[in-house]
Amino acid sequence: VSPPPLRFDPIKEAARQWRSHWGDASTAPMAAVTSIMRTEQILMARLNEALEPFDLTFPRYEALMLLYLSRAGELPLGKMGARLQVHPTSVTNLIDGLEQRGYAARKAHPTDRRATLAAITPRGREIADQATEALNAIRFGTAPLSRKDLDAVTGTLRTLRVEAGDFEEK
Amino acid sequence: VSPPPLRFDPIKEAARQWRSHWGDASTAPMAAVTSIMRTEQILMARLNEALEPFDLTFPRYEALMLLYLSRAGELPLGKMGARLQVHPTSVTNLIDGLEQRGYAARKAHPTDRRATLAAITPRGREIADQATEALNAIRFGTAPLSRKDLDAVTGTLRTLRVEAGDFEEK
DNA sequence: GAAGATTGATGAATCAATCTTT
DNA sequence: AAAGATTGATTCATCAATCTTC
Repeated sequence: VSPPPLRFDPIKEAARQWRSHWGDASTAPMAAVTSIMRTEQILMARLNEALEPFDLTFPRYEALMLLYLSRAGELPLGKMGARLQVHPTSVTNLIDGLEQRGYAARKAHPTDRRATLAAITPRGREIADQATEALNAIRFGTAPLSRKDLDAVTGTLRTLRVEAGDFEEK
Repeated sequence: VSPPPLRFDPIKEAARQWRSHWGDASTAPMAAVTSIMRTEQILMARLNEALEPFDLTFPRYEALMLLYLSRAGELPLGKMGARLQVHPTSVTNLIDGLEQRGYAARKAHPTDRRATLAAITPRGREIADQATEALNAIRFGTAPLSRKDLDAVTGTLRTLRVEAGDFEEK
């Protein structure tokens, strides 16, 4: 299913060629971006594999955990979109997926009849517990990185997220 | 189009809750994975925006550059899949996209009649030059990260890619 | 039989347009 | 008019099955 491994690091090789064509300045950015893209693929594949027994994808898992960790076990769809940083349509699709599996259910918003709430079900809570256990067991697919490595990456990328307007720096 | 910014870092907030539920061990992995996923989204959006004038998406740009940098300006589709780490079907789609835009063309393989070559066109070479200039100008969307930051991220993620079997360490 | 590539179908994500409620 | 959510259409990526050639 997956292609055979190469005998060299394709990103390192690309960096070498890049430098000879366009100089030093843009080589590090190119290599970093390519690394992040590829790492995202690897992590997503590992996570989705670990979540398969629970009939979840990672995006659906994220939505489920947002409900799980919310105070009342329920949130307005719009709020979920803001927290997950996805478009309204995607929230609709995510909740559809969770609802079909019996992990969440839509409810009417008590005061605003335009809005819809998504609420986690008891079954959803069980699944969330088990799925989280599974992901924690594999450290979210981050092997072989150390905690120090991970904290450094998180910190570095945080400054990029701030710059991108992901959230307002306190 | 994009949701309004939050007043706090959603990943930091998730990490806080995570720690109180599942302890320290899995908090750093969770936060790092979420950071990488979100950063990938941000970068992809920045790159696609910069590439829009050239009618390219980032995946198509990557495929085009692979041809651009190849010795003869042409490669077998299978080899492209191995280098880009994507499935054969995706290579077909990518080359379809480049071919429709006149940036590449399919050619018969000289010796193996099963195989197909993709060759960059003169027009494709012009576009590749211009698009690369555009991406270099914005440092591949990596603002505000320093070269030191970028090299550190690339190096750290490289060990993960090796572990994942992306390539064989020499 | 296996490799290389394509086709058709499925699942996920975004965009534009629509509908209801505020 | 604006906010919240949904629908339908488009794009993209992957999977299974197919076809040709080695």
